[in-house]
Amino acid sequence: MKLAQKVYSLINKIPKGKITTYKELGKRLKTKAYRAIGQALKKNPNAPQVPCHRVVCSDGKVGGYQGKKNNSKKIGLLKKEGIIVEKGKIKDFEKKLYRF
DNA sequence: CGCTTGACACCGT
DNA sequence: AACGGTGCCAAGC
Repeated sequence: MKLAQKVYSLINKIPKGKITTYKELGKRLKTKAYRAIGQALKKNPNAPQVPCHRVVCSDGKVGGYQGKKNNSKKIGLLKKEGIIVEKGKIKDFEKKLYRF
């Protein structure tokens, strides 16, 4: 089981309307490979299966998943789930954060 | 086996 | 507060 696989599983456990950070994921996995987690999501062999958009930076930013682009359509989807994203930053980030 | 990359985190300026 | 540089770890070549 690669670290990435574990990451996918964790993300899969995130309830709807909640988000998490790379750091929290790492802690839960007993690893500090925050970057490796990003690698896994970036490759994301199972895109629709894993809600990678629910994983954000520790400072409440969406990261580079697509927040820098204008086509933030998925961000709109997040809004629908109750997660507000303004210019790549999560609104009420601490409240929506899921700490496993 | 070692070097490079990356959707991060942390600290300093 | 914002920007930049540095450190960490796993995966791929």
